Amino acid sequence: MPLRVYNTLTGSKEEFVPINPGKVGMYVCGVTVYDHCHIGHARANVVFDMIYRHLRSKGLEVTYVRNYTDIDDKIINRANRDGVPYNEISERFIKEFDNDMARLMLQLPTFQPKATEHIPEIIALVQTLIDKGFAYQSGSDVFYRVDRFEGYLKLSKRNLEDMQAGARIDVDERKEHPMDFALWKGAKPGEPHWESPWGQGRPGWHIECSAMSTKFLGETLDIHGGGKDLIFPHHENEIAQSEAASGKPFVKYWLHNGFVNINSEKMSKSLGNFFTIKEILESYDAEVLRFFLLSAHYRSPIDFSDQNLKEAELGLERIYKALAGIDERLASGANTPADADNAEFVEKVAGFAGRFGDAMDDDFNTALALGHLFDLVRVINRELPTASTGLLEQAKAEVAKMAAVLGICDSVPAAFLQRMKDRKTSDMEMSAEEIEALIAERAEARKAKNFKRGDEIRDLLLEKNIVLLDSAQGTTWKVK
RNA sequence: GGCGGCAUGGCCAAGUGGUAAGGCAAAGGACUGCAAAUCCUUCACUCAUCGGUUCAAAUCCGAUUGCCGCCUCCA
Repeated sequence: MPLRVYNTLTGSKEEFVPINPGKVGMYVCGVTVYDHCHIGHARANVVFDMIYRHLRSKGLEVTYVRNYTDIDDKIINRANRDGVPYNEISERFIKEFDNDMARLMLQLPTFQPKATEHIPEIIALVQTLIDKGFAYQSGSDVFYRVDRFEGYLKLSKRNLEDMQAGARIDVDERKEHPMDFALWKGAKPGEPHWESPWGQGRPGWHIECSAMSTKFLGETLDIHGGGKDLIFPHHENEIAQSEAASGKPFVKYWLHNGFVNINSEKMSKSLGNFFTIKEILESYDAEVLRFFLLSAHYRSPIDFSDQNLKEAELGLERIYKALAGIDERLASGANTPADADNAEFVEKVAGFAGRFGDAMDDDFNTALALGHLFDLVRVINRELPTASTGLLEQAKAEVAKMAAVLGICDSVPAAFLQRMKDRKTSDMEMSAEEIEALIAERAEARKAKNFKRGDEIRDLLLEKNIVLLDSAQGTTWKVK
């Protein structure tokens, strides 16, 4: 099945055909490094990591570029507030970003360029736009002449008149048109700056992506991605800059991920209702967060809540329990002949990769793909006691291969389950020693057939949210 | 005001013309001394509402209602 993707530019799902067969150039807008990353950044980056993985799993050679915007008004403001050089802020938050992404198990992009390391390319691009009449100098600033570019607003599907009608844009005397945007900003005294034909200054917000994407991927990219909120003005302006300069289409497929909502409201810095990745990871395992973010289609809004995270945790545990079950069964050495294997199980295992791949090929439908995975998990659990080890090994391998496309289930199952237990144990009212003592007492009571005392202990622990698990090997416990 | 998106069972969530995936929760059963886990069964004659197109619509078209987003920095 061919891959189909929803293209924001055309507003429809299209078959994905790379410009150069077998190769994909993908550019994703990274972050402006002036603060900790929030869960919205987590979603965008996990989504495009999943897309990156899926493209590669299809045998495509992907060049993935994700930039750092490391010079910007917000960085300068923060530096002024903290009384430190601007690059101390940017370098610090680049490290923080890298760390957050590593915890979320993201694969590294092929290139992670920084705006400040591409000033010559940016200046050259601005000069080209001036030379071609798409930009003009005004004082020490350079602006893009939006009404000169025919395709302006084709991505966000608006028109200039409507934009101005409802605009809350301050009239800027230096601009020819209120919608013109800055390509280069003259430096005020004390601000970081670079030499340019227009005096000392720094790049505007959008120009670095045009310059860096062209440098690493050429004038036309296969995929350009980012959050929906970047459609306007950021991506619109990138199109204006790049296409005016090159005279060629900038991007073949525009992909945008939906927002993370808090209580059905958009989470954003300006609203102040945001959670940083680090905050979330204090309460939830990184893999659970990743699983949660992939449990909805990437273009839909996803509602972040304690309940939804808990459900994601239960879901991921369910998958891991099945995998742990296979491990235990294989370790036990027991086997049955393969010809006795349940036909449905055989089919579920054999057809899994195909179903999973089809779901992913349909505009990266991770929710459907996970549905297929749960389908398989149920049959694994059912057939676990009697299936042949060969089939179980095959099931395990298939799950591992597909889960890797989502970037989940990378842990040893037993280790993951232990990790979840430890996390829950850490905020328990009772110590493990106390629990063990009670379990020992209960074992004595049960040996003496004193089930009344045994049940008392079970209930006592249950009140503390501790559930006892009896098995032939003895009694273990878990946090409810 | 302009533009765009969404409305599926108690909750989360797939499904874009062929007769409603999956997860969580819940109920019953198997298993267990009792539990837990797991398995089996049940759980939307119906997809915001009203019209229309079609042999056939959650899926297409129109209208209505509600929610959300963008138009200003934002993943």
